[in-house]
This record gives sequence, C-alpha cells and structure tokens, in this order.
Amino acid sequence: MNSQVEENYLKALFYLSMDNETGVSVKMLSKHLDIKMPTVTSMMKKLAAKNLVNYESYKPLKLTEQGKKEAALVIRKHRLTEMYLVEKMHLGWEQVHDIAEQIEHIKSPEFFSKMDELLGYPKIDPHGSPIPDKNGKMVWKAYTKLSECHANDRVKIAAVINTSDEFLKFLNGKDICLGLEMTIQSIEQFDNTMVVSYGNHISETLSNTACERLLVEKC
Amino acid sequence: MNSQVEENYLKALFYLSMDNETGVSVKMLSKHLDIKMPTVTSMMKKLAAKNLVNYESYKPLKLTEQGKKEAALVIRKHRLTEMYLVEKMHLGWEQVHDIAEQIEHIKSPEFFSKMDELLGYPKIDPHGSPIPDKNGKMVWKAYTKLSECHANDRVKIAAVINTSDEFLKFLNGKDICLGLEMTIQSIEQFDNTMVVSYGNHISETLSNTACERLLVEKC
DNA sequence: CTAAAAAGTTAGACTAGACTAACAAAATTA
DNA sequence: TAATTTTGTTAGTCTAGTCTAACTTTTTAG
Repeated sequence: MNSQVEENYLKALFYLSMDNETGVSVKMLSKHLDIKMPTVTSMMKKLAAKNLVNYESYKPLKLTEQGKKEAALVIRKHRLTEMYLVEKMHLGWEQVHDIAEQIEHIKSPEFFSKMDELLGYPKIDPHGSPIPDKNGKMVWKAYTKLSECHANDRVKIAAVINTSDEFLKFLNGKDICLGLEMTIQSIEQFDNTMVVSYGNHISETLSNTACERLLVEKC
Repeated sequence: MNSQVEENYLKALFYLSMDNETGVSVKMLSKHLDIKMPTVTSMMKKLAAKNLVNYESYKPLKLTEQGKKEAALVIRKHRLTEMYLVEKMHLGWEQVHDIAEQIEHIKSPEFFSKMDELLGYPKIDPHGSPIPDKNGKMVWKAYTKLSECHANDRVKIAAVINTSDEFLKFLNGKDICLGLEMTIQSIEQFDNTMVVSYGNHISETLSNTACERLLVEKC
C-alpha cells in the first residue's frame, strides 16, 4: 500500500508523462510538486524499489506498467470525487479540486465504488477529463479544440483543458458548462477571437486563449 | 492547525473523558489508541504546549476548554460524515466508521458545512450520538435505556451506545433502526430479556445486553 | 571542443511520530 | 509501613519525508 506522499509522486509523474513522451526530468517533477530535487531523487529510488518507477541515474523518469496503473487509480479517485462533489453535493468547480486532492487518498474501495455507482459509472469528470476504470485503464476520446473549429460549426462542450480557478470562474460567469451546445457565429481573422451563441447568450465573444482550452464534439 | 495524529489524540481524550470525570490516565489513552505510553507522554507535552491539554507529570490528563472545542469539532466532522455516508450514499452502518475515521481529517470547512446543509442540520448521527455544532457545543439529550423501560411502554429508538460492528449487524438483522417505534410486550424477570413488537415483527426477543445499548424516547 | 551553466546526486541534518530499555513515582497489598 | 506491582517518565533509536551544501554529470554556448 502506498503512502499519501508516494501517491502524490505517482500522480504527478503520470500527469507530466502525458505531455512528455520521452520521460520526465527530476527538475520538472521537483517544480511540479514544489519539492527540492534531492528529495525527489530519493523518492524515485524508493518507488523504483517498489517497482513503480524505472529509475537510472541521470536518465529521464518513467513509470512502470504497475506504476501507471496505481497512478491511474489515484486519478480515478480524484476525478470521481470531483464529479461527486459537483454533481451530488453542488459544490462549485473551483472549490472541488482541493477537497478531491485530500479525499483521493482515502483507503476504502467501497466508498469509491459507491460514488461511481451513484454517478452512473461516468467516463468523464466535471472538467471533461477521462476517468480511469477500476483497472486503471483510461479511454481517451478524440475531442477537437474549439479554437480549431470553423464558423457555422455547431459543437457541444465536452471537456476543459488545464483548468485553473480563474478559467473555471470565467466559464461559470459566462454560463458555459459541460454538455452545452453552441454555434460559432464568426471568427476574427487577426486574433482568432470567436463569436458564439448558445442559450440566452446571443453573441458572446471568446478569446483564442479560452477557445484553446475548450474541447468540443461536433454535433 | 492540528495534524491528523494530534486530532486523533484529542478525539480519544474527549471520548475517554466522558466516562471518566476525574481525568484520563496515560495508560488508558495508550490502550485506546494502541500507542505505547512514552509516545503518549510526549504527545501530551506537545498538546500542552499548544494549550489543548493540561499536563502535569503523574497527574490525570485533562483537555483545556480549547482542547475540548477542537476535539468536538473533529467529532462533529466524524459524525456528520457517518450520517452522510448512511443517509446520502446508502452505505451500511457497519461500513461507515472506518471511512469517517479518515474523512474527519479533511481540511475544508465548505465541504463539511455542505454535508451539514444536505443533511438538514442534524443534531444526532446514525448511531444516535449527538453532533457538536460549529462551535463545538454538544447538546446532550436525556435518553432512557431500553433496559430501564417497563412492560407496555411504547418507545422510539433514539440512539445506540457503544456501537460495535457485531451489534450494528445484529440490529440490521432484526430491522431495528433509528426512529423505529416499538412496544414492550413483556420482560422476563430472571434475566431482563424483553419481548417487543414493531413493524412486521410481532414478538421479537431482545437480550438485556442489547437493551442496555439501545437509547429510547418514550412516546 | 572546451568552459560555463543546468540538472542531478550524495551526504548529512532536521522534524514528526513511533518504538524499546531503563529508571522513577505512585498505588496496592501484605 | 515496607515490599511489590503498576503507572509514568526519560533517554535514546528508528523511519518517512523533508531540507541545504557540496559535488558530479550532462547539456549548452561560444
């Protein structure tokens, strides 16, 4: 059984690995976790001894298959929790991350499978990220960035990338939520700003920065 | 902010203090927490330094007012959690204790006040124990032990004392739950066994051991 | 291709929270 | 009340997880 601290390292490695196919550097992990490099090195040795990380001095870090699985299971618990907090407890998107960060370490399979059941076995969390299954398998759906769509496209918001508090608040403020359908009215050529319409919002303007972070399905 | 470990010591002290007005011994606390006496001694010094415990060598341990309050707030979180897990997540009475033991340490006032709200600001948890309010104040209701009632009394189950897994399972097996109303048919003189009726159960027999642990309100 | 910078490692120290062994105080009992 | 048992404390060790300082390897830039 991994400690909370170990779980946090695994999770961070998993996330960082997604953007860095070649492996993760000690520096990056150190930055991400806000933990000094020597501490990271020693934890890597410990996780290597548990066969969760392939560690060789001066080489990029890689999770083993087992490590990936255990990391994915922590992420599963995190995402189920976030979803539960939003859907069933009506907490705000911007509040749930910090709580889920703590609840993800609870040891109780029944607790999480109950959550899963009550949520109807979701595949995507409130941020639109995929939820790994009980075996740590994650299904990646191929979503399109809103910024890559064209004028007159009708799309459905499917996921949000790189969620920050500010961005989530921004979305709330504009009544943009998962599942929302919108039509792209026009796109400014010079800065890729989009004008879209949905619900009561007849012509809402979204910056390219925002559109880069919204994943959609065409519909 | 107290650590999880500190919170556990405070909680244990609080519980033990309820049965022991004179104060708690290091031995008792050590037994209760399954932690060796020297470790307990040193933690007491630490908590004394934080003004949560009055500690003097060889004297019984006592929580300060502040210590009582902080302990009660942990107990509040524990009991709200248990109640939430039973009422809203439909987990079994016998499952929730271990989960609540972990969730009670979550740092997030909003999370617990949301639970409180969703539960309708309960004063009593699923085990029938009082839930301290946000200021750590606990209202003790004067319940009667079922074992102290008389034949022909009609009573409502209000609380369960000294809940153990076995006892909770026993109650489940007999369909006895909080709020249930029952009529006492008769009491055996020689062993104080009670024969009661409720719901579909026309004449159910309860041992004195069981009746000692059920708190009721007359109705 | 070497010198400087960046990244990584080693060594050693610190804290929280646990332990054991040994000693001291208090309580019990003969 | 003196001896013995029980309870409590002190001192020192250990592990997990953190740190800083110093050193080494790798990468980068001239």
